[in-house]
Amino acid sequence: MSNQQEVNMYDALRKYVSEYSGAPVTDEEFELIKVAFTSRKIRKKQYFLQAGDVCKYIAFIVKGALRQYSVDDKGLEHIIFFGIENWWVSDRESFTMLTPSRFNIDAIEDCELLVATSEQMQHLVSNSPAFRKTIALLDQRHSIATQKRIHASISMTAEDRFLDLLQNNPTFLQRFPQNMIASYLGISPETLSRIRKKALQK
Amino acid sequence: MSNQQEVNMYDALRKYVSEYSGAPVTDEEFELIKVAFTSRKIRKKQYFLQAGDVCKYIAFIVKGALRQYSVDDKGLEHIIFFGIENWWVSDRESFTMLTPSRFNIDAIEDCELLVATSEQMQHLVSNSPAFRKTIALLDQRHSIATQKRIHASISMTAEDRFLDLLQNNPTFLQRFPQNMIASYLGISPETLSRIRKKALQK
DNA sequence: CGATTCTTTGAAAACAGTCAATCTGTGTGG
DNA sequence: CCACACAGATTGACTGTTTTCAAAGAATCG
Repeated sequence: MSNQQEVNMYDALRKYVSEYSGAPVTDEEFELIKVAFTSRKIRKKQYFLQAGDVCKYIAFIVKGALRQYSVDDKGLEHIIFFGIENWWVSDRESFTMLTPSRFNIDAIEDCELLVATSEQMQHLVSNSPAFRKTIALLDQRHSIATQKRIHASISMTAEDRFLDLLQNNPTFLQRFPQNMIASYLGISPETLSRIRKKALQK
Repeated sequence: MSNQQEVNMYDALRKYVSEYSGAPVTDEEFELIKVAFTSRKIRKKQYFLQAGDVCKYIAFIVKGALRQYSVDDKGLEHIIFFGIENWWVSDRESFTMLTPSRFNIDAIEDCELLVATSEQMQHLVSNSPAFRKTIALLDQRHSIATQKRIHASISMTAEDRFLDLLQNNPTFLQRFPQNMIASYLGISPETLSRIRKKALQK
């Protein structure tokens, strides 16, 4: 039943905000959240954002998996982000500055999302302490994670980066095809195949 | 005269906050800023942060240049960040979570810094609208910049990354020795030397 | 089942890293 | 002020890794 499903979707976000903010979400705050976010389902292979468009929405991933990537002159895809349950996805630059994005975001699996605009997010941040805390923590974790990724990309070999992923995001390896993992690591699919073979026989 | 110099240092930060926040800094706000930040000079080669220590301070760079880097098992340095005038430097993870840092930060030139602790920053953000706006914008830019760097590292060749740096941060090439630029780009100094030769004769 | 997409493998070519030697410029102490 | 030392940059020869191209083998989906 569609109505019942949507209730569950919002509950997922409520749970997430309570856990992240460390404080339970009051009923008033939950109302604000429900007003701000729209539920939206997208099918596998469907775009959430296409390069050239402005990224008008940010999405909280209730269920499913997406990727953010660019396409270069030669038609090669470069994946800069994987998102799964309880992660947020948007092109931050485009979303906050309302400029056209250079990235695509599409669904790797059928997805259930809760989406909001930049204004709605700002309104929520202003009016819900729990949500504000959540976003602050999120920003912080995001910034730490990207720093780690930069560090990995300049200081580690491809093999070590793969092992790192295996260690820290083993679910990625199950949910995303290997050619996408390769793109995410910045290497060719063939190289990843060989690295995997070598690394896993230890 | 030491007193006069310090006045100028704070003026640099005041100017920065006015420009960044888009609103002039009131005298009250400026007082808060002056109370929160301590002026500190460090000499070339001196550490601002050593790996293993907690990064207790964030610094606004009034003058000079610094780098943030890790040292791996083989003793190789990997530079993840260069800071010059009007930039901020700290190890964000260590600074906000008060955990020991894996990074070093040291001065490449003699530096004039304005430093503050995490509590002082939070206090300022809470009590000065202009400062709050500045930090929000800063976070945003920082996050966009790191995303660009990740994208560059997985999608561009070493040569293109060098040309990108030449285009977007030409001052880096003048102020930091080439072996450090190489470390920042994630390549060996010899490779950078050859790339440079090839790229600049066009 | 057939078709498409993904993965693996092989061989050759391109690329970046390492090591060692030389060259250049800077700054310091005699 | 010179000479020397030192750090950084360049070059060459070699090694090792990654990419590319092509083809064959799995796996998945309609």
